[in-house]
Amino acid sequence: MDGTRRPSEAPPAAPRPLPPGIDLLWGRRARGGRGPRPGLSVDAIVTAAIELADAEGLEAVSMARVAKALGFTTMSLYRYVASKDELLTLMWNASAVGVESLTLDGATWREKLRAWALVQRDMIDRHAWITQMPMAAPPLAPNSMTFVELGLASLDDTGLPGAEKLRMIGLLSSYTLSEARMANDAARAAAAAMAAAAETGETPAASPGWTFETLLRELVDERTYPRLHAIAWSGEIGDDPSGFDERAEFLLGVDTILDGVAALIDRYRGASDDGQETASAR
Amino acid sequence: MDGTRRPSEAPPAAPRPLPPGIDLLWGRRARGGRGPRPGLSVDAIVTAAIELADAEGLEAVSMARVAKALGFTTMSLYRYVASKDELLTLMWNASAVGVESLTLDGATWREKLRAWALVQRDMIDRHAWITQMPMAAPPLAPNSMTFVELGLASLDDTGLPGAEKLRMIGLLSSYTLSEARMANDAARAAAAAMAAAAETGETPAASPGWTFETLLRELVDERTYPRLHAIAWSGEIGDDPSGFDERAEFLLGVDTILDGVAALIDRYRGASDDGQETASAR
DNA sequence: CTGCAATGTATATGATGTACACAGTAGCCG
DNA sequence: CGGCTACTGTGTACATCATATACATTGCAG
Repeated sequence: MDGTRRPSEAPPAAPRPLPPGIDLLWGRRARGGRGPRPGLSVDAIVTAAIELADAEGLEAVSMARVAKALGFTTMSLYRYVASKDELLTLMWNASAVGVESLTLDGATWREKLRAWALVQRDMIDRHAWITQMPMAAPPLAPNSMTFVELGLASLDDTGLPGAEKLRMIGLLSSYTLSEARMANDAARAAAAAMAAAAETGETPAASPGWTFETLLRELVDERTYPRLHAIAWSGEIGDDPSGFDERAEFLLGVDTILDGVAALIDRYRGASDDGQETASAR
Repeated sequence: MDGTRRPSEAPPAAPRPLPPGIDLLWGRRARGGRGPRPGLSVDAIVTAAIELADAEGLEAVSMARVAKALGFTTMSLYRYVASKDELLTLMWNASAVGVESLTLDGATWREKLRAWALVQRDMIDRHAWITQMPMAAPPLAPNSMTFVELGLASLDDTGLPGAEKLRMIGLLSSYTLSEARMANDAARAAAAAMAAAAETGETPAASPGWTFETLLRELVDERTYPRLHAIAWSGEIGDDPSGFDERAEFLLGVDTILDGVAALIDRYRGASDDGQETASAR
């Protein structure tokens, strides 16, 4: 995970203590070696919590269940973690383990940035519970930073100012997270519907009956929602049976954003010669 | 569970009942006029819940507190609402009340779409708790649909296929929601820090000490995060004292997306003549 | 008038996050 | 070496939460 634990030597510059939660995240929580040797570790706790979340979803992660999985009592966790929120933050950071050894292949900034977005999407899909996180603060976690740094690197040759690069990274990241969230929500809703149908009996398969498309057709009447109605009945909507074209959808969105980034880069490159690219009135 | 109890006679056009939650949302929950007259209504409940959420945040919304605000017992709410999740969905829908009488001013699709994004952002900011909603399913609420319809309308003259229009709407919407969430999270975190500082004593003002920028400077070391480090110390980061330039940031992101949309439109317009616009490899 | 569906309530249950007090452990200082 | 003390794990307690269930009450439909 990160394991950084400064061994007692106090760094000269420690004027104010870091905000709660941040310190642990960055391995700056002190640990005087006085009492009994700890039988547990933050890493073990976080790992157990993540295993639980992977297997049963974020709502299955309670202090009690994590503790039980480790063979300790509920309260013992609080010797390592200040609150459940802190644990969640740590899980969030840990979910991105491995970023530091990532490289994006691609020759152009565009290919690299696209790859970056894909990597993020993959990471999220690997731990679907990420999309359900409360996220009470801006992601000031080391692995998030590493990932941002990686994204910034893909824009190295573009001549954009740092703040703009950061903005573009954030933009792409926002989209990725949102899209993953929706895909995941839909999947979960479908699963829940299936489970409910199975409980009341009836043929388990083919019984759900409601796809997104059929629901839309049922609800959206032509007069109030003419455009939606047209789309709903046009058959243009891929019915997304297994999430296969969901990924394609996502990539289309990414490409659109990349077009926007390209426009921004062009605008900065041809700063004075007033390029007539896609960008119009600003 | 849902209260709809068809009195044995099957209405001609109701082959399968709608999924739970959706029916109430679209006003399709039956109500046989048999028992005592209801002293409560779904609307009243939702209104009370929203008032609570506006005032104290979404975490203050519990069945007990909503009921107390209305002068009823906790369990009485369940006569009108199947679960808390359902109530949340209704709140989500109600937060967009008034969309049906909205018009977007602007001559071009670009101006209109930009206005659309701004309206959404305003709606979210007016009810900050929206960003904290669990959102267990795709937003199949009437007001959401109305809003989507409005967005689609702004792309009327662009010649995009319906599915592409929808994708663009979704893209912009994703970004708006994510951005609002981050801004709101940051604000809440700052408020929490302030409150914590006030509780432990010390001068309430000027004491938090940690802004995003100073934190970044403290945590991000030059070797591991060279690019971030450079940005953090460049002073390029607006320190966002009151959220004033947050709005400007948001608009910049929107404009970037709109550039991407423009590229897409151009690609569709010059379908055969292979335009050399910003769009590159697809 | 009578029956039954619908309403509001009281009570109960099992989770949940976390405060607090306690007992045992082991490094450090004398 | 002995004791102080910081630190560990535990047990108990509490407030809050969503919700199940049983019940008394109400008032339209027959």
